[in-house]
Amino acid sequence: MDPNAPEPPIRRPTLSQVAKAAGVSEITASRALRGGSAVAKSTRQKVERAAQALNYMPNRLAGTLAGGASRQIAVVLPSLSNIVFADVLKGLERRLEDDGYHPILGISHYDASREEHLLRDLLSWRPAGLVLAPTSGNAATRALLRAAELPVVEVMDTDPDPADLAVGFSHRAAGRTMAHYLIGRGYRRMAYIGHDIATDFRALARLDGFKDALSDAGLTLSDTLILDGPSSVPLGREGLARLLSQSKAAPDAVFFSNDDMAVGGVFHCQTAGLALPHDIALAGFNGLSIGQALPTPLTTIASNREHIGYVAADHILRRLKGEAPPRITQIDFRLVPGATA
Amino acid sequence: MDPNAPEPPIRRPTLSQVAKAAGVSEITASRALRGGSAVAKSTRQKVERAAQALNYMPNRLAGTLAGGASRQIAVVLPSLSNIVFADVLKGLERRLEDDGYHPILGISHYDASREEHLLRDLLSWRPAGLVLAPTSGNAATRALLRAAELPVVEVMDTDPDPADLAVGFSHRAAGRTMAHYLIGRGYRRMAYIGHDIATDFRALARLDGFKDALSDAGLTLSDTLILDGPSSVPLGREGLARLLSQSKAAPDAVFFSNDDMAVGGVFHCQTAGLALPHDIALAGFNGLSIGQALPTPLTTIASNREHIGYVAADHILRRLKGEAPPRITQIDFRLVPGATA
DNA sequence: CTGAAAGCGCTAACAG
DNA sequence: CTGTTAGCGCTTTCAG
Repeated sequence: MDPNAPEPPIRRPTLSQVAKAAGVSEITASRALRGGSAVAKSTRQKVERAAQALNYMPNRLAGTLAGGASRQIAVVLPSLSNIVFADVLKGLERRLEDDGYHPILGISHYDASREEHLLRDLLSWRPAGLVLAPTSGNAATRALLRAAELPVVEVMDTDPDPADLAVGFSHRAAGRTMAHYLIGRGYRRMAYIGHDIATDFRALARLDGFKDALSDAGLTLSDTLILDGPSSVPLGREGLARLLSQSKAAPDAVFFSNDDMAVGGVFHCQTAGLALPHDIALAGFNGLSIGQALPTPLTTIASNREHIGYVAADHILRRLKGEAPPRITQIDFRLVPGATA
Repeated sequence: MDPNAPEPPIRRPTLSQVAKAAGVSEITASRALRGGSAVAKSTRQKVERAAQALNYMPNRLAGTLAGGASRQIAVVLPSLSNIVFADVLKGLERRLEDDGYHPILGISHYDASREEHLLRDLLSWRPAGLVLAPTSGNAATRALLRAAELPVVEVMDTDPDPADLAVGFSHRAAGRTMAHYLIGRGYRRMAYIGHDIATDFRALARLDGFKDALSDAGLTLSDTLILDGPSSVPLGREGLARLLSQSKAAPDAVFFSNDDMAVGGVFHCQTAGLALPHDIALAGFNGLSIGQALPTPLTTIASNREHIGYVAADHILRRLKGEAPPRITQIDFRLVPGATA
């Protein structure tokens, strides 16, 4: 036997074999196994026993093709590098699993063309719904979504007009909220440190909101440092070090693009012997548990990411039952005052 | 129009319509669109134009059912709560995407019966392969895997005998490695702080290896603290605080179940004014970037999680091409000496 | 409560 | 290079 020879196609037991073994027609076996339909108790038992004996496993490709609704939900996220989208996915999966649905996953890496390609690819599996955290407002993508004729939930951001449904919050408002908080605490010379923001338009929206609110208060950003690459703790640490070494007049507060970055900032202060928030104030975004466990808990904005995923999945499922979930669902964010600002 | 009315089944353009529009037979359209087969250039162009005009999107359910191999890979992971399995998933997705494959995801939540149920559910989609980070050595599960007749890669741990393929490393050896390192550094009174370990048998294996190596050196664990719930930074912080307050003779070194926990320990020391590693030494496991960005970089063992996912996917893909990847693939871990031990 | 017929949309196998 | 035929495994009618 050549172990490398292409294996003959695997023939698993089919419904028709189960039916034969149980002495009923195929369709009766189908009904018995799916439950719901009116089937005599004794018939059902016969079929179930036969299925068990043959080790029958339904083929959902066939079932879905024949007219059943798919129980797959396409999910497209921009990244899995920080915990944020993993949290969303976790919430999604938790809700989907309850109803026997499963996510088919694609990661766009914040690349619009890859996103579009993924969408086409995933849609060709004829999923029952689609959840995505858009990476762009791409016209081609929007056209695809509109044409897809299936429930679509855009998650995380509720500012852009959704093709169908949206679940999340306004990142712009979140940025404004942090600005108001810092202004209220008396800070006046504020700086921003962010990661590669060209691709992460939600981070950009937070920055815009932040600047807007400063501007309303007659203030401007004293300094803006955008670093290459995805957000991370080391990057935030490096960012603050650089900002402080290169700016003539040090800021009294720094808003980071997210908590990962801000925690790095806290570490820099610990190393440099800067007292928080006396010497400098730091604030992040996301409300990660790591920030709250710091000796000086991080001032941040908590976003309810897992809940966003859960609600997004729930909306899809409700739509599939013929209900009409709200077009835009706000999942509140919450300012968490810590000891760093 | 009642918006809640169950919508009529959506009829998308089919291959047969494309074929008609292009004036060729269905199978020719199929070949033209899939590429590869010998089709006249002019024919291919006609078909492609027709497909574009009709906005045709192939139906892979039908394609797979009719004999094509599925391009879906079932993936079952125990958790998405920390970055570890998200990293594995990221590596998987990255490799799969290159070949147009997609993961269908299930999360077992470290529950053996849920894992088994997920496996059945996912397998009913007739995926081309399966990747799982097992949550148990469950006999029922193993039987399922063996019977499934598809490439199966068990990831993360290479100690248990895999049903088919395994990609990862020995957690037992990792535990031993850390013990040797700490012993070599002169520590003698060592304690362990872990999260809910009943469910996380890989963490348990690390602990076993750690104890074995201590025992070889004539030492025993001075203290073991197992906390309820999943691992997290706050839990590790609480754990070290409790351990130090309740033990008569403080340990000189503490091995944590993972980096999340250990970083919490570092934070406790910062708060309590304990100098690392002079007053107490701390060590973690995983090599998360957060630990390396600490003012006192965490001593830990780096595991190459994304690479494990990548290689696992690659093995599946190779198997599908008729190649025979090695049954067990070791992805090396690496001790990372930090400033905490 | 059960069954027969038809077909979901596509591709393999064989023929030309 | 192109087409015909058959069928993947299941479920939806429509009949009894």
